[in-house]
Amino acid sequence: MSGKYTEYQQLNLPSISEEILAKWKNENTFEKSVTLREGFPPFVFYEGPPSANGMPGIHHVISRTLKDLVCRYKTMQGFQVKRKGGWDTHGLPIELGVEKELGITKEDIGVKISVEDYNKKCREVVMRFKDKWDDITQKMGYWVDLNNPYVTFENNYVETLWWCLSELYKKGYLYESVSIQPYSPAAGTGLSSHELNQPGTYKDVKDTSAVAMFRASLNPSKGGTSEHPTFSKIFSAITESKVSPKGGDLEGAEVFFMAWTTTPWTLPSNLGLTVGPNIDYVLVQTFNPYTHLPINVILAKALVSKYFKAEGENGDFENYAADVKLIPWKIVAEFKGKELEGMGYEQLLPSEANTLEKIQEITPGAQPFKVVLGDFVTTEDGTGIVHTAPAFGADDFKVGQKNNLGILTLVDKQGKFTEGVGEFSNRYVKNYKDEKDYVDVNIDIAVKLKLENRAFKVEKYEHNYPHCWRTDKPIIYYPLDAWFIKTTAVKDRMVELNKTINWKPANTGTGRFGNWLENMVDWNLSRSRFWGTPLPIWKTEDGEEELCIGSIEELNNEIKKAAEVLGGETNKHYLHEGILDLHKPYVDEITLVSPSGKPMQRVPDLIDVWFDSGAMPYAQWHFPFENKESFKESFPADFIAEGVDQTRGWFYTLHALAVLLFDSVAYKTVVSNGLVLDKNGQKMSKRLGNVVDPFATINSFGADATRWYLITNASPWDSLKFDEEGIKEVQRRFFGTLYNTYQFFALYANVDGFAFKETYIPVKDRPEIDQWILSSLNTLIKDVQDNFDAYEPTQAGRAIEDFVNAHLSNWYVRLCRRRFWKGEYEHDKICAYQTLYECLETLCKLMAPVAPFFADWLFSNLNNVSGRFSNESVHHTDFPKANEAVIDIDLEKRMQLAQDISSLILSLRKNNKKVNLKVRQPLQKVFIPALDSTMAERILKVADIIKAETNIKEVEILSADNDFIQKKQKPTLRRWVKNWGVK
RNA sequence: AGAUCCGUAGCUCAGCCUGGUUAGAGCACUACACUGAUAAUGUAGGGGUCUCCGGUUCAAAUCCGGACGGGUCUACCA
Repeated sequence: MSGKYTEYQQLNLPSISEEILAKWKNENTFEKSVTLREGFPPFVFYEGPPSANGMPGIHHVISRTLKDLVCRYKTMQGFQVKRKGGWDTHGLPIELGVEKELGITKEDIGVKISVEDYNKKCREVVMRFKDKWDDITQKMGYWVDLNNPYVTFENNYVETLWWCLSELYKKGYLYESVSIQPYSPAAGTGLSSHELNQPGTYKDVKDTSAVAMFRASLNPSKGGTSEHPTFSKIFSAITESKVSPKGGDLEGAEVFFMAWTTTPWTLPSNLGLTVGPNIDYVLVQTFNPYTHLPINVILAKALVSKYFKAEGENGDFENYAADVKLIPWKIVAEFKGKELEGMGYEQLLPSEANTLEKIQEITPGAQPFKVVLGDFVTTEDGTGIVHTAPAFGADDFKVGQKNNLGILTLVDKQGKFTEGVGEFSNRYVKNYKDEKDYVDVNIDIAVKLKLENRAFKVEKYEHNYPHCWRTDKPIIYYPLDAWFIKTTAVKDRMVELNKTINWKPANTGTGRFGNWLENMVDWNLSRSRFWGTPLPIWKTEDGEEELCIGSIEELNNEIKKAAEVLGGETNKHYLHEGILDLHKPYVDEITLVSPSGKPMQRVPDLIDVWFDSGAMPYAQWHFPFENKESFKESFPADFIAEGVDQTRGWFYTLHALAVLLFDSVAYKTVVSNGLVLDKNGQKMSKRLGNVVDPFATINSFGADATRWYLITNASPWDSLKFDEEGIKEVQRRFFGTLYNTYQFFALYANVDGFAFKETYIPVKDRPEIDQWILSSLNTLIKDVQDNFDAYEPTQAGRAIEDFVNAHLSNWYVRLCRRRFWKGEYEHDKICAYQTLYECLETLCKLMAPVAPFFADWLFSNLNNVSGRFSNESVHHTDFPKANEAVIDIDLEKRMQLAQDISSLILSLRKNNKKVNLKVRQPLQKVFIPALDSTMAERILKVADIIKAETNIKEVEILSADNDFIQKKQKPTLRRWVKNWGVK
């Protein structure tokens, strides 16, 4: 305890941060804040693991500020808040980084570099920016235990993941199936629905779209059916048509189904055309705009106007020529979609690879190239006839199976055409490799169709198309074998339990998350990559028998068993020491034995990294192999917080696994914070160069001002327009004012030797203004506590700001200055010191969760002299509790009245029409009209303050019925109506 | 295309749920005061068609409907 309060030259927030940071380090302030609460009720917080593979950004600072302030607040409220940090270490981002660095592609792995070396490299790279993360964590004042973090690639962690998977397997929730899935040729892996739902995956792109013409056919050898009632209807319609175009009649002219596609590369794999059963279709006679040949086309009636100009209807067929702009057309027949069912058509782009024989080789008995019915067809886009390639669309696949169309996959997993697709073979369907001279194969397909009289319209079409969240390349839908978790089995329970979760803001839970749950599909776990958690399932070659491993012990037993049963070289490297690393390639070298004695190999898949983080409540404790107690105490979490982009990421996987495994929520409260935009409301992106560097920001403004700004400027869930000017304002307006208030206090307290050694003077014995500020202070405590409890830190922060500026500095200190410098060191002066001291001391605690450095600094400055607390840090103290006895609402109202009246008088002095009565000029008397006696009383009680503030000698109250003021009411009609209405 | 949030002063935001003084605050701007918080502090002023159009009501920034603009999200759009 020193005798004097430290006085400073000027406020320097960054240096305060440094000073306090050093103190925390020396005194283990964080660790103590946890251990000091040993035996207190726990408040459970889960840290969402960041990936140290990328640099931290300002958006990390906001979500971590949010997490930190809640944890600090709860600690001060008497909870023990353990915060185990963690690192997300698996997954695509890391693999892609390594590929880029090594200059290889996915195909090279296992060829140019062994899987072993590749994974070794991944393991190295994973913690690349750990230093930067540790640095920002410290500098921003984020308290989290990074000494014992969970790391998702460690064996213990993976073992728990295996345990989770085997539990799911036992419950029948883990299954394998072929389905059409989003697939990223660029990344070489399928994607789960929540990966596809990452922000920014859907982008507006311009693609070559084509309306292709499929020629209706009677020739069964080309795939058509020979008999169909609608054919005769069509032909008689054509015959009856009176139209007789140049060069002969249209009878015998070709009849086409028009179908639109934005992905021409799927056309060679076409196996059907789907129409809506109840949609009206028409047969139109016209000319092909490219070849100018007479044609008959079928399309949905509702979409005719999209392709034909109204003026051309029943136009001049006889004089049509290539140079005639207006193409004549005529509707000659009409039918329902179901009448078209079963009609055959000629293949659009025949090649070696898609002959009927080839198709039936793949799917025996398949009957492709016919019109089928589907409910999903609409007439909003296209032609009302949907080109159907079962391999490349979920609906297509379904409708293909139902109608036995077969399945053709003429594109390989790298995204290029397979052999046998004529001139298109081996060409990439999209520019996945960033080839400089890439020629869009879709355009070539469209050109070919044009030349062959098989295209009606080719144009660039802008639409929203999903892209891979890591490579930014367009995905395709592709048939894949994959393992799924049957989340749909517990959908209702997930919906039900979600209703018990406290979502901030609420509508994210009911709306965004709730809707997502309602439309849930099974979780696609499979990833065909190398660096990740292997799926612990071994299968016999015939696929008849399989085994799901749930622990290292079980695996080691199976390894030995297989060696005994199968003999020879089986598992010879794994017999002595057992398994040491649960990653590829080691797990793949292990052969297990089935109950019937057949060898089993591991299925090659890895699992979705989101499973890693979703299983974090269990895996961080290596449950159930260790720490059963720790797990029990820390599940479910009381609180988690991340960016709103995690709604379908971490928030979802946590919830899904908790419900699947434990029929429980994983978290009771979740706060999702919004995006951080630049000051113009633009999304931050490296490309635009508007990314804010959190290091630079914190270095120049200090962590406290940055945190305060992030929290008070907008509610966490609103998107924040980040502007440095805002931080400067916080620095000046709030921290500057509070600092000055302290400086003022220190200056005089040092002179008078005030160290809070005198007994606490009862508030009721202090002057009214002291009672007032203390009443306001206690009201503030209530307000702040309520807001923190409701996870509304923005409101809490603004309330503190308001108190400091409007009440403490601008009114209390200003009005009381004389009390500090005049007179003897006795009752009134001590009252003033005690009051101001209490305000400052309480403010330290109230603001400590948000501005931890400044709060601790101010607390130390005060407490080092007074020694009122034995705590080393403000973060070890208890949060203030409001003293209701001190709160006097009437007094607060009175003072508000005094402020308002003073302001009004000052305004009158200045705006007097005749003369500007400066404050310096004393005035004799002011008349203040009061509405009622209560108001009059209140005014009288604060009359002294008003007199002093306005430099007036007397205050006289005028009652409502006085005749001093002559009220001349000449209301305008509008005002009258507005205020009193019309009878 | 749908869902959802948002639109108030030059800027950042309150107010709206629960309709009723002259629609508020801070920053910025202008003028002034203080000179014992002074590289501080205070006071006053200018500045608003509360996005627009309808409706309900005696009365609408506030409630209802629609349009426009912006953000976010969803989607098997072929």
